Amino acid sequence: MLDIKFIRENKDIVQAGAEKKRVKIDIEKLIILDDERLRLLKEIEALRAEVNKVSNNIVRDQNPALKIQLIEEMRVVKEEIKSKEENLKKVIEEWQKMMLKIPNIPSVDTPEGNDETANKVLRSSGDKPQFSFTPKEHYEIGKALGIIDTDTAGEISGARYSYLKGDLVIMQFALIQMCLEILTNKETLEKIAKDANISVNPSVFLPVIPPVFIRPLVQVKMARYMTPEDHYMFPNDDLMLIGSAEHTLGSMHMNKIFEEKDLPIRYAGYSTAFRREAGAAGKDTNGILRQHQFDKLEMEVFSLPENSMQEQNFLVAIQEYVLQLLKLPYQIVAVSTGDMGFPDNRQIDVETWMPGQNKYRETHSSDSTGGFQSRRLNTRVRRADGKIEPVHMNDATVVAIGRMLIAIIENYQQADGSIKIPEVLKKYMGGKEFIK
RNA sequence: GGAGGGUUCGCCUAAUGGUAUGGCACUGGUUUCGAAAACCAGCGGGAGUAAUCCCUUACAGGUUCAAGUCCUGUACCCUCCGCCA
Repeated sequence: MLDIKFIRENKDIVQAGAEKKRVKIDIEKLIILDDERLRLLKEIEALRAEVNKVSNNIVRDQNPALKIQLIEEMRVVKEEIKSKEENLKKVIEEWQKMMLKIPNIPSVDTPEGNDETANKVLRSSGDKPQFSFTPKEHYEIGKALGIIDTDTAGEISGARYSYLKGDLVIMQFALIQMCLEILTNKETLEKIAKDANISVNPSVFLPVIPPVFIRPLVQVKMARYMTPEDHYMFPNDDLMLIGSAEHTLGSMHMNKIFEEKDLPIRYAGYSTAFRREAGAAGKDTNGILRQHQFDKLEMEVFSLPENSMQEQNFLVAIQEYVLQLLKLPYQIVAVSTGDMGFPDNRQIDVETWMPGQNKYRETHSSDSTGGFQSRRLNTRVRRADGKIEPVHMNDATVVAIGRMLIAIIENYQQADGSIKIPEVLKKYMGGKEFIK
């Protein structure tokens, strides 16, 4: 949510931002509604002030006749307040609906466009592996090795589910273990920031295993409930499944105020993510690229507003560091206005090379949401001078399990159908060289 | 699932239905070579240049001129029983 004051004072910017994101909004209507809201609020507050004052006098006043008269008068005022409050309630409901539909404004460096075709590659890194044979796709390799079974999962749970088995499971935990070590090591984080020429406070990430269920009301505040058909709902319990650890990490400090000196606060959340993939019918139906359920290590950072851009750069630098350790070729992509998330002002994706598909595929994302989510969540920071303002929030992938495993399987595949284990993961996998 | 108890500032805590108390912690200041201690001030949120006003006792309603307090509902926490990885 944007600040209503900001909207009133910058309607052209807000309107232009929404247009870039291909979202239709009616700012004039919102401002008329807001005038009405402020008018009613002022009237009600004035009446309440009168009631408070007179009530106080009723206690002190000794004249019984006067007391009765004042009580009668206040009874009338009370009715007036009640009716105005009903009006205000309706106005606020309508106002909130409109406010929730206004997207965050894209940053100036976000490429404009309708969809992902307008995304812009910022840089790429790593040499694509050369094969003496035609590289296969991950599901062929995984099936042959008996470590990915989508056939059985199809019978038991349906499409877009899988059984991961054996060394692939060990590799999942190896990846998570390696990344948690990086994220909790101050020296490593300092090095990553320094090498990327980013100046941030390198305070470590706190590992968290968050709930995978969330109240729909909270999800609205995270601005991640724009498309209800994408979520698994449990109406009997008034709960829904999260699509990312971001949803229960970012909301951890709902209705809380940070102290300036305590920021940045960084979390590394490991959880399963659940996605209905309602809009992706027929897309990526093979293997484990697009699953209803996958595990993911996610970063979430709360920072001072002036540092949030650097924080996002830092999160991207961490993503790149991990990929470089794994020796996987990737490219960094600025996501276009039409493709980026509703609450984002800047979205950077990492696409990793998948030799079996012979293309780069999205494996990571990093969302800078500024004060957009925090304003809805009422998560704020008290500055050193005592002023209170919305904190800034960033979230980003560290490892999305399905896709990272695919990248490793396809880039490290061998002529004999085995998979070479990346050097950095060996120590977490009992020193093993190959999955075969 | 059953029974009972609870929720007031970061922590603790007060409030015959009469307009949220005090302590600890914290922040700033005085003092000091520096620190501790002591003393002074601040210390829920919002609007406003300000005076000031409104809101705030888990949440949502209700009764009342007036609700932390009375009534109804909900959430969450704790204890015990049952079940359970």
